[in-house]
Amino acid sequence: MDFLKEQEKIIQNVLTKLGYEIEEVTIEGNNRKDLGEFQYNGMMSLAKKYHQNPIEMATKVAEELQKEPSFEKVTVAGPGFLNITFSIQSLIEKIEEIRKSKEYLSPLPKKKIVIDYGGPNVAKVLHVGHLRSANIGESLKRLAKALGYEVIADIHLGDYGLQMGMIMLEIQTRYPNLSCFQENFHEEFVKDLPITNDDLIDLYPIASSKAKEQEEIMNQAREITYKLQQNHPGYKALWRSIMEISLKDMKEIYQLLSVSFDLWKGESDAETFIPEMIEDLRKKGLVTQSEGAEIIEVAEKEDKIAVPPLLLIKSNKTVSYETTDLATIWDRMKNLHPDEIWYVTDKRQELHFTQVFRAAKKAKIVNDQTKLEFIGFGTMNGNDGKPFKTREGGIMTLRNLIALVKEAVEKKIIPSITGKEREELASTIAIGTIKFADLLSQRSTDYIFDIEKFSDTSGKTGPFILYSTIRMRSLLKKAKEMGIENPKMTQLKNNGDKKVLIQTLTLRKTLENALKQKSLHEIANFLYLLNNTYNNFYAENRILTESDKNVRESWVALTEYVYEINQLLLNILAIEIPTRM
RNA sequence: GCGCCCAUAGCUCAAUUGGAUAGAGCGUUAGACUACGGAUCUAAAGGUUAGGGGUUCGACUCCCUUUGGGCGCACCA
Repeated sequence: MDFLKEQEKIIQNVLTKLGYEIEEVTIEGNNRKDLGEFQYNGMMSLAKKYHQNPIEMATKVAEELQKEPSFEKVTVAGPGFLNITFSIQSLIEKIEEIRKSKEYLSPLPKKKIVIDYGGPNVAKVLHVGHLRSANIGESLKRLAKALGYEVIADIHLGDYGLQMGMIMLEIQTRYPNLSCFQENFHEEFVKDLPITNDDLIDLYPIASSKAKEQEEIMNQAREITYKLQQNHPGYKALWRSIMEISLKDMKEIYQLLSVSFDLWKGESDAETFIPEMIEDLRKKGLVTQSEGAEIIEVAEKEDKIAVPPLLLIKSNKTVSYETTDLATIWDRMKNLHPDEIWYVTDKRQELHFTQVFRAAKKAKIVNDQTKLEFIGFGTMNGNDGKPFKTREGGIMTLRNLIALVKEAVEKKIIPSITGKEREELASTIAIGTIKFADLLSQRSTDYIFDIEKFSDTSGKTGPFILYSTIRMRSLLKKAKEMGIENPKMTQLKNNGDKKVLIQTLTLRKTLENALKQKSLHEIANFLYLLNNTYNNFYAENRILTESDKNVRESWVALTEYVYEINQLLLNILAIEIPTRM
């Protein structure tokens, strides 16, 4: 069991003994490190409840706690704050117990979660806008798994809407003689398609702007979209071929980012369920006609604004992502039976998901216990505070960004590493740099991606964490060479070393809260704090040449513990540790 | 027009969800070293939390208001 939880239990028992009932006791890291390592703030509200003097109550509690061996010092301050310092020996014992069992994280009650993230559009190149969904989604997946949930990751490709029609029209305009545009075409794929992934970079922007400028082109694109959704052989084959090209590239990049999915489903996979779902919705009397389209009203009385209806079938008989998203829920509930579905997307999509969630509840596609959660994130901007562009003003693709950061970090790798190894290390470090930076700022805020800053060798950056980790590993290796194997922690000097232990105590709490709030920046920040505290200890003490044998071994054990926590957390953030740097 | 979000140190961001003296990183200044990987560590300066009012033991956090930004409002996704 978690050390802090045990101590909270002890406090709770003391409170019960003194006649106070309280549901939950939460110890927090102290804001006033000069007064104690941790603090408990519950006495003020408890005093209010029992109409007693909080300071007197707190004093009684402090006296009781003082008798407990794990509490070295408990004092009362201000209006009734309890300041707590733990005994170093009980800490050591507890941490040895944890280290021995390797159970850093006991599991939470089981739950089945589907996470919908990534969400790239087929036929559009992956750009920086897709980065956050991938990073946040992947980390949430790993975090949830680490805490014992069953998780299914679904990429949910954007592969079915009007965008596909636009691109196909553009291809048709450029290459009207392709086999798929001829009569009697019935192949699975378009073998003579002269398009590469690089062509896709500007194909969509061109097609899109043409369609926006000319109504006629837009109508043609809609017509093609309709035909595609009706499984027209030629367009369907073209669609398959575009998918093939696009997916190949996507898979490469996601692999580079250590992002993986259990399901590579897309909007088009919801197609199967659309007819039966619409029939069901009609039966339930939820579908109404409006301006030539068919809609579901989702407005509620308490709404401050008029929530627009969900557009089920457009007036041109095609369906949009509102329908496919709804049908995707239909699919997931029927085939995966999750307790919760999480959507990791740009926060600007919130209204859309409000509509979809409401429709799903209203139509009983999900039951009341099923939780649909929107996890929105802010935009990643360039130095000017505007959406990230290349120097020339073009779209910043993910490959482009990785290359830029790679260039910045490569310079700092030690000169003796050369050739292919140097190249690969630069890539690993660059991706770690990007990911750490991306996860460090709070999810919902827009943030500025400053390459110089994030790839800096010092500060709250990926390279800093990675360097610290590698240095620990190097030290552990040397210790082993000196004959210190399976080190035991028995005795500390309270010279920076205890601070490291104290820092590790909030691990469990940090992770649980990060999962609850979907706030990965807490984990990134925890990593920084832990490594900074450790580096401070490292700088103050000479671990391997320490004369006291017990202390020396304990310090190696401490290093091993921090190193293992680093591994655990970097893995949750899906950041790979390079072998050298 | 309606609604949502944001405004915190020179810059970039936090603040345990209402707790004590609002914290970090960068930058600036001053320091530590035969150094187990120095891509390190320490310290200092830097704030009327956009302005005003309210709620209470206690407010960056909740309520009202003013100003200045961002975003969203069915046939793009």
